[in-house]
Amino acid sequence: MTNGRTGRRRGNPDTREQILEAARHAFAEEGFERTTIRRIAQDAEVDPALVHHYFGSKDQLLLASIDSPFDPGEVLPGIIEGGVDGVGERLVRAFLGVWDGPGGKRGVVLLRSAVAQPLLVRLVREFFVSRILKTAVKELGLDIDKGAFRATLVASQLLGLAMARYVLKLEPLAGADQEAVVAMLAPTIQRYLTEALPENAPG
Amino acid sequence: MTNGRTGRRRGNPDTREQILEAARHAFAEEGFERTTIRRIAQDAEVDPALVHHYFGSKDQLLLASIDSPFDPGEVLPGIIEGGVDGVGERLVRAFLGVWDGPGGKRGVVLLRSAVAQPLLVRLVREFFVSRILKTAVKELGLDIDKGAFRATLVASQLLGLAMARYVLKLEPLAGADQEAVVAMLAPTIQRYLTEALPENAPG
DNA sequence: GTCTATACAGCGATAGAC
DNA sequence: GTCTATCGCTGTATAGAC
Repeated sequence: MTNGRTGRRRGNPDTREQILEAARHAFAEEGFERTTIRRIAQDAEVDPALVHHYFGSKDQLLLASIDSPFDPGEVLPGIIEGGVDGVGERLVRAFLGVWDGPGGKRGVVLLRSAVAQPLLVRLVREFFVSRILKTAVKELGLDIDKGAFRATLVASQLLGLAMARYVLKLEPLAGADQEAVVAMLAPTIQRYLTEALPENAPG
Repeated sequence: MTNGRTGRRRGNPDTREQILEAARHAFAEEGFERTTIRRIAQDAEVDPALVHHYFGSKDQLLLASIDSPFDPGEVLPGIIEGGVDGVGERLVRAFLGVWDGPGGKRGVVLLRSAVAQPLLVRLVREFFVSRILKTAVKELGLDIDKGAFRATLVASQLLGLAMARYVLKLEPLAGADQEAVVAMLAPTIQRYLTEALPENAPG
């Protein structure tokens, strides 16, 4: 390999990353469908055809923009250790930390796009349910049968929080102090994970 | 006025309604942006230009498709009467009743489209917060200052429920018995409306 | 009023010249 | 690697037939 980190010639070494950043911003701001490749190229100061050259299609550009909003393996252990007591609070706080952080923009892109593009529903499902919540339910030693129902209940509240606070930006929730949100939502999550379920619960 | 209810000549009396129904179905299934007017026209078995003749533009067709998922004046009194006690349960049950009913499809269209089209954010906000929850908060005699924060908390859980159950169709929540969902969510809503708020709560 | 035919600018995508 | 030219399709608009 003759290339490496020796870029930044006039051939533009990080054109790819420039395009990705412009795409992320546009997708988060305007949504996937109404964002045009020509607009992304203009913001990234490159030729529109370059976008296709690097990413192949608009859909693949979307996937590249999302990648993974954050690494579950990095956040999960801190939530799980300490056991069931207070897991609701730790989960909500970690969730808010990720979305309020730099990875949050990717999350907004993912959420907005998933709603418009059924392909990504599976991705969201994997992300919220399989990779995070089911692992947590298992590690916390909750009953495994009804774990999936509990997980989707938790997902519904966290999904709604993300929608209301970061996508729709409903005030005053959107501007509320992190800890105020934690105080109100933590008991909810805790209940969904540990409270006795009704007899007609699925699973 | 010479016109009236005397339609239904061979000129196709319900062409308009046929288009609306095809549009609702397509919007709910594929999302707003990737649904084409030509496709709607084909499903409704009419000429594409007719869609513009009746509705003016694709955006106006969307608004017509949504109209109002349901009439708050019809549902609200039953939720509010009886006072604070059990209002969470009545609210969740009414919410599920609407979405599981025939009006649910319009709700899915509204939600999916709102995420892609910032114009509709205001509509969703009006619908969830102003027209329903603020009225309810006022009628129930809760403190008015923090009412908006409580309302958005309730909205986040109901929004998330709609997303998880009707848009993303996360199992087993999507297929769960109505009453099982009510049993788990009602205490949450009740808490958001009546529980003491932390000091750093906005409003 | 109800409907058909047609034109137009802008989109994602592709082929191929440099 | 980078850019020009171009294709088929989209939403939109208008003129005019019945």
